[in-house]
Amino acid sequence: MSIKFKLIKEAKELNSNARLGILKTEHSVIETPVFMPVGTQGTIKGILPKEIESLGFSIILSNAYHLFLRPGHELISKAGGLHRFMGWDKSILTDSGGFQVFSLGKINKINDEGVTFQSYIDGSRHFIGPKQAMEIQMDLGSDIAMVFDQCAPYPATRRETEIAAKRTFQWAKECQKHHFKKTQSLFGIVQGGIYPDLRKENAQQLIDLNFPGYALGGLSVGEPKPLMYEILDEISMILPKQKPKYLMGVGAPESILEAVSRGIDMFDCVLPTRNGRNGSLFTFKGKISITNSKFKKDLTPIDEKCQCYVCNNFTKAYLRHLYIANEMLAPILGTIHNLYFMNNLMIEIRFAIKENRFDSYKKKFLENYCN
RNA sequence: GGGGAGGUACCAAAGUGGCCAAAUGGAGCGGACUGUAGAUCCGUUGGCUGAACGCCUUCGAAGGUUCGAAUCCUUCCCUCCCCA
Repeated sequence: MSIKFKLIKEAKELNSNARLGILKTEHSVIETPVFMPVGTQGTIKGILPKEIESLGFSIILSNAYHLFLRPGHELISKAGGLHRFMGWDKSILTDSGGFQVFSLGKINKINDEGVTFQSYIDGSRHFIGPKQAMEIQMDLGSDIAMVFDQCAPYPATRRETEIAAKRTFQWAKECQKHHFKKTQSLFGIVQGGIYPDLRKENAQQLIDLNFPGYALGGLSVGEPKPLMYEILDEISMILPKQKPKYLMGVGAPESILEAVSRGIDMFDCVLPTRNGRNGSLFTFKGKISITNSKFKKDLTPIDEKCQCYVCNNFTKAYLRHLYIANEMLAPILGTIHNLYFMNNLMIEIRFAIKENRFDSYKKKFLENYCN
């Protein structure tokens, strides 16, 4: 089956366009708003698939670009698809590689057919265009595939941004043409940088192509946060109400709250996992750097209110010791805690929307988190 | 007792007349991280000052040579290795 999205509830509050939904795929039922942990190379670094599941996640993100370069999508196809290859039987969303092609390594040539680039691994030359991006993702067998898009950097001139948006639209059409896997749904990606009119035009064109879901790309790439929120204000509401809206690459708890408030349903970000590995741990009072010397003798958990395995069993002093000593358990535990925090945040968000108190929840959270 | 090597910043270790407040590691301290080239990266670590500039005190100790010494000389203290 392709995905099914059902809008359950729209907030009936002032200052909030938050919404609740149910997203069904071949592999799982997902309540939205949802946060998807990132497992670029077919693994969420440092944590077992069964652990991801027990933390409450039923969809993760992986990446066509990386898996194409290594180990190759043909192999994964032979292995029975990415789900089986990586031992994860819930949902997977794959990014097309558009973002990676433009943000990594060396680009040799871009034209309307696609991009010739050099592998960051060995410098070898490769070509990916909309057709290839579809082939790769169909081989991977993800539940949701993304169109191959061109992500303009920040800052970028209006002209550059416009070219990228136009090409993204052209490629979106090509992707549709080459996508024919019934069990996989293909989402469109809206580009247009920080230019509202370009965004709107691009969004409208993509809406006409009737994708089952829409992503906002090219945000959170370095622009000031208020600017990102402005764009969300402008674009989120013109996207079809009955379809999931996905803000790619976001992330930070405060950004998620602001985006949910603007009607976004799906998020993915490396932040909780990467920060977890690097000793930056989320708490409801903000991030802490667990390696700070002030935690050396702190025999309390990371977050008194947290019910995660890490907080139930270990002290800050112990965790700090593991990080300082470079023990491999350190990034593992940091990842578990941060992912638990994110999932818990999403649960609280959904509950607050359900009870028509999302806006006050958001304010209270931000008050604690940002001070 | 004989022969040899050596003492440099928190640790290890370069430097052997001026470009040295002193390379480089490690350790410490701080920061960053947003569709993952990341168990990574950046900054900082003698004192004073607000990262500059500057000034002050440093290369085992004390004296000396020199315009100038971590670097040369003298004496002393200490450590290590080999042979008896």
